[in-house]
Amino acid sequence: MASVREIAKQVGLSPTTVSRALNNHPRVAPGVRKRILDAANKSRYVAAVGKRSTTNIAFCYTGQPSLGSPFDAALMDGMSQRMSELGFDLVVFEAQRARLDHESFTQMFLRKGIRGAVLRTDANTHHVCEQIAGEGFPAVLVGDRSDDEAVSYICCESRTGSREAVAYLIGLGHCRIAFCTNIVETADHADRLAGYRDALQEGGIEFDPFLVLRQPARLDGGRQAARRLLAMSPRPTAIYLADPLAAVGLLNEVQSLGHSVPGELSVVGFDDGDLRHITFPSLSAVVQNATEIGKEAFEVLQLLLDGTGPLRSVRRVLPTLFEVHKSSGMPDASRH
Amino acid sequence: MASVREIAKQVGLSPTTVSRALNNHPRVAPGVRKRILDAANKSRYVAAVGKRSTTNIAFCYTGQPSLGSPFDAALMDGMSQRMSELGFDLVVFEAQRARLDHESFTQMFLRKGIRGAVLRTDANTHHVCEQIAGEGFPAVLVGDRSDDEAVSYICCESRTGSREAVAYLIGLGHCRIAFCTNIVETADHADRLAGYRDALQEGGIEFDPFLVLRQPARLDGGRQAARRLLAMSPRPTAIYLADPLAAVGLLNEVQSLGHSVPGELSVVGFDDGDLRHITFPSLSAVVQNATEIGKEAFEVLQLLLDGTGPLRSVRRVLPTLFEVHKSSGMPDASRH
DNA sequence: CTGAAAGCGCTTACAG
DNA sequence: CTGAAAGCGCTTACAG
Repeated sequence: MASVREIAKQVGLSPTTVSRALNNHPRVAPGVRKRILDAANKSRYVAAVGKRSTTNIAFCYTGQPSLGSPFDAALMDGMSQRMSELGFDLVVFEAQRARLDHESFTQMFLRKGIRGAVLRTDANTHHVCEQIAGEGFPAVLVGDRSDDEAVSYICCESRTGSREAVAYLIGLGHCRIAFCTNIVETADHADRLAGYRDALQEGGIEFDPFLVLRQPARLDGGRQAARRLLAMSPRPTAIYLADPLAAVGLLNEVQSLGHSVPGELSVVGFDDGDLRHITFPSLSAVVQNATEIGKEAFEVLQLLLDGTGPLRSVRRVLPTLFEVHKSSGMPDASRH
Repeated sequence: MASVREIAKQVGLSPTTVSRALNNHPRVAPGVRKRILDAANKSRYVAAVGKRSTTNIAFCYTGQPSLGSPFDAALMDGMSQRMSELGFDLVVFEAQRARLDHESFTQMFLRKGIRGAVLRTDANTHHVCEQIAGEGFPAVLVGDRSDDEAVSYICCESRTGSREAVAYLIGLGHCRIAFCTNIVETADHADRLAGYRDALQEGGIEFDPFLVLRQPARLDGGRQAARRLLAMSPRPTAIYLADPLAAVGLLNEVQSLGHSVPGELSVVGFDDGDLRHITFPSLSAVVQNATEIGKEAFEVLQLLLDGTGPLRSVRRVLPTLFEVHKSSGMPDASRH
């Protein structure tokens, strides 16, 4: 690889002048600058050592990446908007795979020129977040919470939004309202169940554990939920699903089986992207704004990086918004 | 910013030992290493100078980023699968924003420790791809083509898939088949129009320019197309839309206006993600596998990086697949 | 396992 | 505008 010294030799000048030309120093004769830059490009010059770019922010998976998901895409989109204005680049990788054997997470990040990390985690690798935070590296968890005091996080508060959604169904006259949640227990889904129960209690409706369905958070989980729901007797007139894909799966399966939505069944889902506008009918949903979470995540990192700011962890809780669309309405009195 | 020297002073050791601890040198006492790393974290140490990591692959926008789109998400997903196995990290940024005044694109990439780049472009910034390729930097364009001989690319051949889709509609008995494309002309959409025309010709149906709708490649573009289509007389019995979001917008709007799909109108769309499984009814579509494009892109980069081969460009064309789902069927004879 | 000293590539006052 | 020399932060044989 060509060095400043070699280029200097090529153009018959001193390394001093070459360095100045490469660094856009004002006091270099225009013609000389051009000759130097041409030589540098021709010999594929790259600073072998020098100011390292320390303007990387990591988007870092503690476990299996879910890079293709709408939620992650929206997160990165939100992060990158502010980042590129400030000259930061986004680096995506897996924390555990990228770390060398005897290295701390901090060493790994520094080796990669990373100043701060946005963390995505799953149930099995939560300890990685705690370890990174424990090392004191600036990092913020998104899309999940942590009980560890050292861990900064940004999450959505979905209990209130869930309560609103179910209260709305009750207000429309629904009395038998089912709830569908993931088979794997997560903090988020527990919140949504709590919101569901809050609304039932406020509406004077007794909680019925038989109306709680547990299905994988996937399209086919929702399809199965649809079949289970339609087989119930008496059949619920509405359902709230805590997972976006399950909601879509149920919505489509119910209609495929010849039942009308919202005529026979009102469906309220959860959305962390744009799914509610894609479905037919458009999906009434509790909405978590992933782009906003991404923006906040970068802002929190800036606080943590400031140095002036607290070495204490930062926690932000964003609201979820309940949006009424076309998949919900009054129960059809004639049928029940 | 803390330096190696300062950290050395803090922990009462030499810069030598601090450097070794930070660089994972084996001969540092474990306790000493921990003390040094703690101090480094506390004082937000970042190596100001040093060997840079050169295992980055760029996902690089030549113009406005479209980071939140399903297509881009799937591309990155595909790329990252093989990359993480081989220890490469994915860096996302905007080429023109990140480049400094005096530097070539090559210099910019090298400054960031980037070995190769996957390029995403748009109509206005195509010249950036040509410039990067012209500099000889290993790069591959995805989701688009280039006439420039130096530019490597991977794209999908959607003419054949489009012909198949329209031939399928003709086979079902449709004679009046509309086509909807983007208002902005792109090579991809031109291919799909060509495929549409191929099928018409083979089916002995005369091409009617009045059946070609141009709408923005968005949900509301599709909704407008729906209204225009429904107002036509005689009304087409089927439509092929070259854009995913426009297809969804049309599908939903047609149904919202009280018309049945596929009863009154067969809808065939284009999909580069999972939209066809989200819609109701599920969308018959010509499918471009973005994850596969991402995987191929990284493989091509590996070829270009091998160094053995000359800087000849590499071009790969992947097939699109036509999938029949529930949004298409025979025309309803009773209505026409 | 640790450090003083030399060395790396690059940059920067200082001198002309 | 240019260069010889000193300096920067970091790393690395060499010595103990």
